[in-house]
Amino acid sequence: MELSPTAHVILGMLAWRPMSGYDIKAVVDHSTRFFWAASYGQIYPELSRLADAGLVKGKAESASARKRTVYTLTAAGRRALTEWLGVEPRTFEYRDEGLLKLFLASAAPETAVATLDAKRAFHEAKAKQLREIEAASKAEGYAGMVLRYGIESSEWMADWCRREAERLREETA
Amino acid sequence: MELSPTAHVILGMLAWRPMSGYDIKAVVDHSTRFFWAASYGQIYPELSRLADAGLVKGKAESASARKRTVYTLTAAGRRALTEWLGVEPRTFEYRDEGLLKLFLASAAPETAVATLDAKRAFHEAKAKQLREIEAASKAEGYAGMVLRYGIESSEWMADWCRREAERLREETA
DNA sequence: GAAGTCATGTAAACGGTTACATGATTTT
DNA sequence: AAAATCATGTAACCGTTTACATGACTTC
Repeated sequence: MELSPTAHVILGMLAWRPMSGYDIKAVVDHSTRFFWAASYGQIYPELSRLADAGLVKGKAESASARKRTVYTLTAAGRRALTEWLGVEPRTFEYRDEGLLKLFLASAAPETAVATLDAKRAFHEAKAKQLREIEAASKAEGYAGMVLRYGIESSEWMADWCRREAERLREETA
Repeated sequence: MELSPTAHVILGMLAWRPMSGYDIKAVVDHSTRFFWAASYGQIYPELSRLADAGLVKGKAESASARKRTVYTLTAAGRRALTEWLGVEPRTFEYRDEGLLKLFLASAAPETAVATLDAKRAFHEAKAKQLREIEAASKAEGYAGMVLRYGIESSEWMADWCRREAERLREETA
């Protein structure tokens, strides 16, 4: 039973507490988003598939509030999750258009500093955003650890851009 | 005339010197690969499209060596490249299964250290590989700058993993 | 009553990887 | 003669994003 990459995010989230697809999307958006995104177009179909496979179980909640389907992890789902956690991570993908432009900047050197500045601004904004999440959520345990990774690595990248932009400015001065 | 993301890599490479699709793939594989990959399945069709659009020009070389098609950047191609370099970079994508497993590790805490160790090993191997490329290619100008970014960021990530793994080991000791 | 947000889903398109297919040339 | 590498390409598949569609409930 091969699980898709995003299936594991869902299983992992449901291990914390039962959630609807909408909930999962919201949690993803202010937590794993910066290193593992997921859209509705994936979450909802994936939830159905996981339910068919017996790894999660959906329960319609129409009582008082809006009608929504809350999913719970089954025993088999928990087993699949812990099994996956025990396997060495392999996918590491990284696409950075800023680095690409910088790499090719010799074709238009006057653009290099602006590219560095834009990349720095991006990482600074990301760090700020993650710091806000940290402050709002107390950020404990493994989730907090990963959040700090996001903050610190963003700051490192922003610093790198600052240093290199300065170096370029000095060189051309 | 909307260019696909990878089209720019091709234009950028051809700005250095005329190359065949095979050449481009080889150059990508030991340069942009760590932040912008490209496969044959993209490069060859993209070259045809760029040739149709008049941004590159292919010339069959069957003289002495193997028959191959060498592409050159046209004036329009160079214009498209510099124009693109002047636009702020926007795509920044990052998928890190190691971080994801760490983030969800509370469901199986005994796996956390192994995940950190695996992620560290990955970044160390990447740093080593990039350092070899640096040594082999003298790494000048913007390409060298980006290469050093790869080395230094990989080392930062490896260090982070080392620190956190140690912290976890101490905590459980 | 309007705006916002909760909530679920689908269809089309996109970008990309993998595997396959082929064959010539060069090196061992 | 075999193995490696040069060289080009296509087809199938995969995961994902975006846009669209719908509607109910809640807050202002």
